[in-house]
Amino acid sequence: MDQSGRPSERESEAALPNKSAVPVSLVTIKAACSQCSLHELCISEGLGKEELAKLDSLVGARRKLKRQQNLYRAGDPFEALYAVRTGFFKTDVLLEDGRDQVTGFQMAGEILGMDGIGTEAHSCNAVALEDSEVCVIPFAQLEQLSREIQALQRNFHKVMSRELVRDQSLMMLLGTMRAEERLAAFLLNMSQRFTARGYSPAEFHLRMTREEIGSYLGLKLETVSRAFSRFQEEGLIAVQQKHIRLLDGEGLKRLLNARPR
Amino acid sequence: MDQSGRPSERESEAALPNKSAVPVSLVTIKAACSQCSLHELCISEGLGKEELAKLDSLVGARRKLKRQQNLYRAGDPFEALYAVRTGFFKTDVLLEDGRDQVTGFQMAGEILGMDGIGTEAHSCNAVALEDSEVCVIPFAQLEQLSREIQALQRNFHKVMSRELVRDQSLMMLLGTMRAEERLAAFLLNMSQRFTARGYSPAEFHLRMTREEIGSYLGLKLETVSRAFSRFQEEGLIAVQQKHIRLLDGEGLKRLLNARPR
DNA sequence: CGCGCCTTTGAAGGAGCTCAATTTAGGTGG
DNA sequence: CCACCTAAATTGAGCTCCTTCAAAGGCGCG
Repeated sequence: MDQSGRPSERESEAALPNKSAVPVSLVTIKAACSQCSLHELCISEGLGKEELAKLDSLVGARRKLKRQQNLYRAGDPFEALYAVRTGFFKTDVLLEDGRDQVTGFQMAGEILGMDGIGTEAHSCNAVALEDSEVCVIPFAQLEQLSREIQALQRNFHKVMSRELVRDQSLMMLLGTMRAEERLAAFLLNMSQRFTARGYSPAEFHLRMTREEIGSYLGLKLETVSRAFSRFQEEGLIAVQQKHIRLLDGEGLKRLLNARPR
Repeated sequence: MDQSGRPSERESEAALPNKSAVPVSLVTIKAACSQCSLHELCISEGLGKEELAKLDSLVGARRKLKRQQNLYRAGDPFEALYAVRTGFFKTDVLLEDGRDQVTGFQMAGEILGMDGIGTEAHSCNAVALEDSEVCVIPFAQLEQLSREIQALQRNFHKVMSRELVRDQSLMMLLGTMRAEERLAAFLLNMSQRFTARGYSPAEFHLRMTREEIGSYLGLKLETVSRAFSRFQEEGLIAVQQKHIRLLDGEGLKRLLNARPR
């Protein structure tokens, strides 16, 4: 895995164009927030030098996870938040009867673990979908520091609030959209998030299976697969397994807004 | 409307049993958190006397809303959180194409407005479903005070986190459950929340229409109506318009866990 | 008392699910 | 390096549950 502070790309993706535009040389070794290239995406956004230094002393620890390894499980005592440094995660919730649902996918700069604050125990599972690394942010210390640093407090509140708004969109998706709209929304969202991280807006590698996408979108994997095929037939995208190219982003957007069903 | 600090009940509900168990005499006039009977449900939970006094000075203002009046609208600048004091609210999100979805129902003691923190503007509409009253909590001041009072900071974080967990459950519901399961989950949730507020667990008045329930559950109003009828045929509940009696709570719960579809 | 909104109920249609078979990709070991 | 193996993805056919469209009944409010 590279140490550039960017999310690592797997072998198969080396061939992607536009990827070479990302500087792979900036080596960030043991540095913390003050040195982190994800700075402006993360909870450290907008902090001054001194403040960053304080945050550094808090966030010392890192944790590496192999593909398929759990960062935490539902029921685990809540102690810390985690900032994704490299890699890709999913969170999922398990029902008593065995049904489960993916509730989110997290990439570099995004925060995991906030579900645990309310009850002091995690309510979902967080699993690495590829080899990944997170910054461990002990929560008690974060709260303390955010009592001292107003900007940090504000950032943290914003991160939580944005998560609430994200959830609203997902409810909207699950409650009102049909299959192809859901998938279009999903692809556009992925594209937008990859773009924000310096990757190509139009070409990316999905880390999750069709089943996981389906679970997230409230669809069966076959339905996801069929929708991918349909999009391809219509020239909206090019699909090759997990490798996706968006050929007509506008077309996808039109799919979203056009249907007052 | 009564001034007991409990959510007001409409005329038609005066006849409900168990309701008389709620003391209606405790008159809270202009008092704030320190005097509020919703104390232990709200953001003031667990605070000491002095701390409550500080919170009081912050929460001075109240706002009354008539049925169907907006507390705020999507796009409104974000300035404050609102604690429901009496009444009943819904929040909903509107899509460009006209589709909308109810994202939540809020009752006494619950906090509205957290969606606005991230972007400094509200992302949804909040509408009173009956004549209601809220405590206005200016957010900048709340942040400041929560830098001073650790317990307040913690409470606020817990409230937000619980909202995230609530959203997870709703996603689960929208993503994996069939119509009757969704409605059963909804009824049990309502019952549980009314119970926590001192009302009967088995008998309550729904403030929202079938359409709003359907919107919340990702179903059409006809489907909601049919499910109600089916539950009644099966002896699980007694429905008379918006007035619901749960006759077999266990039966409803069984509906939820039994189906690994 | 009458009007409008909400609710209920029926019948037909369709989107997505289930079940099943086949293909493909990626990893493993001979 | 190729054969093998397993997990993932694709595709088809039939079915189910929910939606759509429609009509009628009931409650509450002015």
